[in-house]
Amino acid sequence: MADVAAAAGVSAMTVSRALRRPDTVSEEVRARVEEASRRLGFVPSRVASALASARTMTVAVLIPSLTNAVFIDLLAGVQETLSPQGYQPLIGITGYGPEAEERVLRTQLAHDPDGVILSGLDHTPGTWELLRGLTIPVIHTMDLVAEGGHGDCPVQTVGFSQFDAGYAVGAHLAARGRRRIGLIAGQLDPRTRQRCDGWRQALRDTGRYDPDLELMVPDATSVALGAELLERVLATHPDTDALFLCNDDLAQGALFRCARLGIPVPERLAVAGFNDLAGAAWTVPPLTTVATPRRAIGVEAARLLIAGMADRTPKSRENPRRVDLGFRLMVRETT
Amino acid sequence: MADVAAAAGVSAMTVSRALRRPDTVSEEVRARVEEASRRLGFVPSRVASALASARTMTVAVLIPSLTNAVFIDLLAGVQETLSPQGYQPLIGITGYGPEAEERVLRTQLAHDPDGVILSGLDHTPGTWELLRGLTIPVIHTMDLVAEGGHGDCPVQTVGFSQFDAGYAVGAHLAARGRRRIGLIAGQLDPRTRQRCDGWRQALRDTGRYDPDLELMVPDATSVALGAELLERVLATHPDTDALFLCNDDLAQGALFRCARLGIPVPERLAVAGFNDLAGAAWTVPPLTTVATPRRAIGVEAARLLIAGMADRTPKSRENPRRVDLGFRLMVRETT
DNA sequence: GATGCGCATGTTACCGCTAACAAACGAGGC
DNA sequence: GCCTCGTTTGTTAGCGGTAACATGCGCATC
Repeated sequence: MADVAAAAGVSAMTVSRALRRPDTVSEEVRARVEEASRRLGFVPSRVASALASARTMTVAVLIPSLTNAVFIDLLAGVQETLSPQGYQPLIGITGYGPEAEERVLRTQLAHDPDGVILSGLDHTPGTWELLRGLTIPVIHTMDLVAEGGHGDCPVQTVGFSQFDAGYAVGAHLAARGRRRIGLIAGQLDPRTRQRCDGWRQALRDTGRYDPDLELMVPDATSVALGAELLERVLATHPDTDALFLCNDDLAQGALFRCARLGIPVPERLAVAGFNDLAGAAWTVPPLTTVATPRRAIGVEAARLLIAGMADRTPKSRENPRRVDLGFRLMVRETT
Repeated sequence: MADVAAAAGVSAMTVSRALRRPDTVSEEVRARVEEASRRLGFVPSRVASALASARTMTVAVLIPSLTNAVFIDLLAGVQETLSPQGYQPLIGITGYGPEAEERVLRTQLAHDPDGVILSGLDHTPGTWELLRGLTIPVIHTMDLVAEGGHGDCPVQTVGFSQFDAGYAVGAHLAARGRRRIGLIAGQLDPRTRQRCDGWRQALRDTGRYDPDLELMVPDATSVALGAELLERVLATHPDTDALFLCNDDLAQGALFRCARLGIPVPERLAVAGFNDLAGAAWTVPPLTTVATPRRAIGVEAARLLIAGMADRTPKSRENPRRVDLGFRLMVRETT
């Protein structure tokens, strides 16, 4: 920067100003600085800038996994919103564990991010304490805080009601006249559980709930797992006439296995998935599922964060917002 | 840090040493410093550390897209390898454009990463010049540099031969006795083109090449596109008896459309995909495809980078390595 | 007991930039 | 013509660590 300053015949401070806030210097100086800067190939060091200004222009983004399309979409939304504003996302992978999340958050905080985006609300007490101590905005995604807020801690959430979405599926299957409606779930994180709770409530409300028809396993969801679990359900409860699978990959696996076993869908068995992942509209028959606004959640979370990071008086933490982006039941041919 | 130093009754420098290289201080001081550090909740600022030591512990990772599973797997491999070593990946999205790549690279370099991982070898002259000027290790992935190296510029690559992989598919379809073998490709980046070149060569070598049976479109690949293009090929060339689709999502779309049109696979039409994406083994019938070592490429690239970043005398740039991780033809039932 | 060496710790001077304040200057008001 | 004010530029003093060198000390050696 000193070299550029010398070349442009100004002070280093003026170079800094000319590049960051061109409107604060005279037109003539701005041009000289830009020319010199370009000619010398000057790239301002963000590290030094961060140290001096106490703004790193980075945002910690913690997600459970890189192999789950749901969180990739979230990340994509965050990335495409932050990037044009000059913010760099720092991704951290928590592997679905609150303890690991706390560890990852601690290492991310060492980078002094200007904001934090988390997945879910299922954090350790240590994480909550850590968050309470922060002076930067924090947004929780993919879930909604209860209307009353989270204990004494003001919390900003962007997401949708997992419970309501699960309820919608249960209600839909019941409305189709199915009586023996089963549930298959994997990856039992709190959000999955809430979906299941919603589904359960819908069946209770329509007088169809039978706990025997629930099959919940902790394993990560996959097409293979869906195929296997379908077979297990039909083996123990051959009278099942509808099935809610808590993620589309499970549902796809189930459909493939049905095709192989010669079970007609939806005539003999109705199938519903969740998330409307790529390809759900293209299975045979096309899969009924719930479209979740994952990318939009990422975009909105990033927007709120940018707003919160802009005004350095973090009053936004005082009036927590609860942004419900909803969901859509996509009724296709499997139900 | 000054507070911790005071609390432990030592100088700031000793605190720094005690936390970074515990073996360089006495056992007693180390314990005192750790206790004080924990008690005060001290988190060393990586920003300041980076400025003082000229090591940011970050790595720029440039990939074309977050919505293509291929690069997510690459990223996952990189992330899981860098993270335990204390390195933080900085992701940059280039959108498949060399110009955008150059822009993104420039902004990433402002963060002073200790290393760079790029996708492919298709860079602008500006990018090559930028890379030549760097004193940090750079690794190109998903492709292999020619044996002779890239011009005068020593280049490290980790990947596999896209050409050979395409050739393997062509040869396989020919070996199955197919005579009218078509090609469907989207997302025409250089790697896709190389696959097509390989396929073409295989057909030439077996006397089957017919340029009319090639359908190449620039659009991003998707299940929907695969379905659409399949129909187009069969409309213009109904005698096609085998098809190579340059990505599994295209192939899945084609399979779905075949199912709907009542075209028996593989009897009437053999279908081969590429990449062995999740679900390829679970289509009906299971899809023949090429398994590519995407995650392994990420892991290996990160390993090489870590090695290169460790010895600060960057001699590793002098003897560029060409790590070929190969591929595997997964013969399933669609051929 | 003087000498030299290695280890543990301290001191100094930055790393490259920016916040905050100071100064210089021209324009407009009285 | 003097004063005030706003605009533009410069000066100073860090931001929070770490490299490099300096110092002090205990111990083996002769």
